Amino acid sequence: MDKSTLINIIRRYEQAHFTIERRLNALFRDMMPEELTVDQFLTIRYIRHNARTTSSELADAFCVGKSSITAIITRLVDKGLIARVPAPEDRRVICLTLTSEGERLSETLEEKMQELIGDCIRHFDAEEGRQFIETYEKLAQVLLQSPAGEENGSS
Amino acid sequence: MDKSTLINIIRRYEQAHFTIERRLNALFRDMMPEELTVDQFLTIRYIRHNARTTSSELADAFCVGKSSITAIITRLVDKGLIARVPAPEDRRVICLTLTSEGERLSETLEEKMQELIGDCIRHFDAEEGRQFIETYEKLAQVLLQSPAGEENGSS
DNA sequence: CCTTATAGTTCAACTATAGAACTATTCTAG
DNA sequence: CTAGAATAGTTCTATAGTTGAACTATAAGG
Repeated sequence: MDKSTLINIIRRYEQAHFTIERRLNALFRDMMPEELTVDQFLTIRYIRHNARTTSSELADAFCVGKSSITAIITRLVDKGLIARVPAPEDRRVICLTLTSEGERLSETLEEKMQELIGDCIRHFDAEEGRQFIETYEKLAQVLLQSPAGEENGSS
Repeated sequence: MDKSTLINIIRRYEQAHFTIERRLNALFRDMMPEELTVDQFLTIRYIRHNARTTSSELADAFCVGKSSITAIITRLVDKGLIARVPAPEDRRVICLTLTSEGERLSETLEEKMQELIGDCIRHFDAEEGRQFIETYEKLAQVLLQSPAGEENGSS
């Protein structure tokens, strides 16, 4: 890719990314029930798909410090949506699991969120969708390999 | 697009979107100088490219309430990066402009951010980049037309 | 005029976040 | 085996962003 093409795409990416990020987040916020924030939902969704995860794993996945996760987890435990389960094999570790209510709520909201995203992307034809998602996943891969949020910088 | 293809893409979009959003945000955060947050940078960048904007316009663009914008603006004024300029033609309106320091800082950071995004997307060849950005912009268009954050819901 | 709408601010309450200090474990090297 | 380092998680303080309601000031329109 030559330089001017790259610059053009960067500029357009910034613009589109901003719009999508802000708008989608607003739609998600409106979709949430009274008692749950978007971040809290993303947390229970993560736990639902990654059974017996831990605070440290969540901190890595969400690219935030562990104390942020403690705060979110505490709120979710208070709401009765998740439980802290000490791990028998390593007594420093606390495994996180959904309660049945958390399970039910997460499933319901995941469906609603999928509908919402579906409404956005059903406009594209299958080939366009396939090409788009493949590049988008490549982008995610690039970011997974770059040192985002790693505590041990290379310097 | 048939149903199973759509469902497959939705699932993959959710996953990739989460990764990209979180990782990119962490990279942006690390890039920021001590005295500025990502949201504050996005605000001065918006003002730089939309001269004499207002709180209401920012609230629309960022999909948040006006009181959030007031808070951010106040912090940026305190840091000497932007100025509140009363509009002569309508005395309810306050126009926002960058100070020369805000201008300089925003420009510097925009360049750094473009480099960072460039590092992520230079992996793609020109054709893939072109196709991706076109679909991505279509998605942004869909979201601009949907009622995200609108106060006057259709119901 | 008087009412209604609009632009922006203030305030209280809450969530998310960072970072440092801390406790409790586990690992590791001598 | 034990002392020190590393790891998992929490607590605490401070700050930023957010909402929503109440408020001020101005403008527009009957």
